[in-house]
Amino acid sequence: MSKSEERPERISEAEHAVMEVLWDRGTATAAEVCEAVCEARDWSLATVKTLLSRLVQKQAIATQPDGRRFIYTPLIARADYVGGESRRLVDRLFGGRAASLVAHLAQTEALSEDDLSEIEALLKELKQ
Amino acid sequence: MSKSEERPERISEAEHAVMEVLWDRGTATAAEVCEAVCEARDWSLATVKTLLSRLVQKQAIATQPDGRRFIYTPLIARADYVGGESRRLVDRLFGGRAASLVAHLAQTEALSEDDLSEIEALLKELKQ
DNA sequence: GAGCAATGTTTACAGCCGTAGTCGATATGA
DNA sequence: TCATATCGACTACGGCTGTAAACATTGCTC
Repeated sequence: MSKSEERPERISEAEHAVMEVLWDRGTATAAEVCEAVCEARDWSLATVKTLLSRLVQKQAIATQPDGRRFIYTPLIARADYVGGESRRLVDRLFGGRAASLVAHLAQTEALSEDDLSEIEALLKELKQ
Repeated sequence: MSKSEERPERISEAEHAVMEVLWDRGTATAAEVCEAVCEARDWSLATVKTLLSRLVQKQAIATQPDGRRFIYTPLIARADYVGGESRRLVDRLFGGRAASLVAHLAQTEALSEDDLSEIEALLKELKQ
């Protein structure tokens, strides 16, 4: 459609952890992100700052000045990211056949009884 | 169980392409691997050789001398790799709930009518 | 107004990854 | 036997990633 087909730069795993925080709260400052993940991942605030700038460079998030600091906001929707990553996996490992992935999960017992019921219900709903 | 809990080193994407060839034919020489993927990925034989040695280092494949060359064999099963990668994705993006992944695929229409039927059949079989 | 606290920017650095060239040894064919 | 092709090992190198320290700026408090 538009001329610049901005293929979104790939988000690394550490960067993704930061994105999760932003998706969770909508917006956050560097300090807030750190508060949310630094302990769990054993990161310093400096690390979070680096990740945030890289995400800005990759145009995955936007900054909005607030006094001397920035408020960061996701530019890509979580659903899009999740969809993209899922698709990558399915393409790479299951020849693009999503059903094969489900089959695999089922066969390796990665799906509990509850999971199975849940999926069943889902299918019923979709099939209406 | 055993004392040395060999956490398998991560296999990169390029390395994975090589693994696929080995999984496909069971064993292969460097030249054979190249024959199978060099054109498609636009690689030189040297690249394949590098990837093979890295895979040996990572203990993902084994070598067996045959004259002056090696025959390479996978040490890890494809199913294990696929399972591990799938689990990683589910853990990272769906909080470990595989059913959420299926729900996502269904909702984003990554699943066709046929896929749905196929999964349905699968579930029926598993539920017996 | 001077120092402290907070904040983004710049720089760093080791390790992994993609990609490949070069080297040394060896088998092979003339 | 001598050149040539082949093969793995070693080396290379730029880019990305994880992790963070140092630095510069600026707002705030006494």
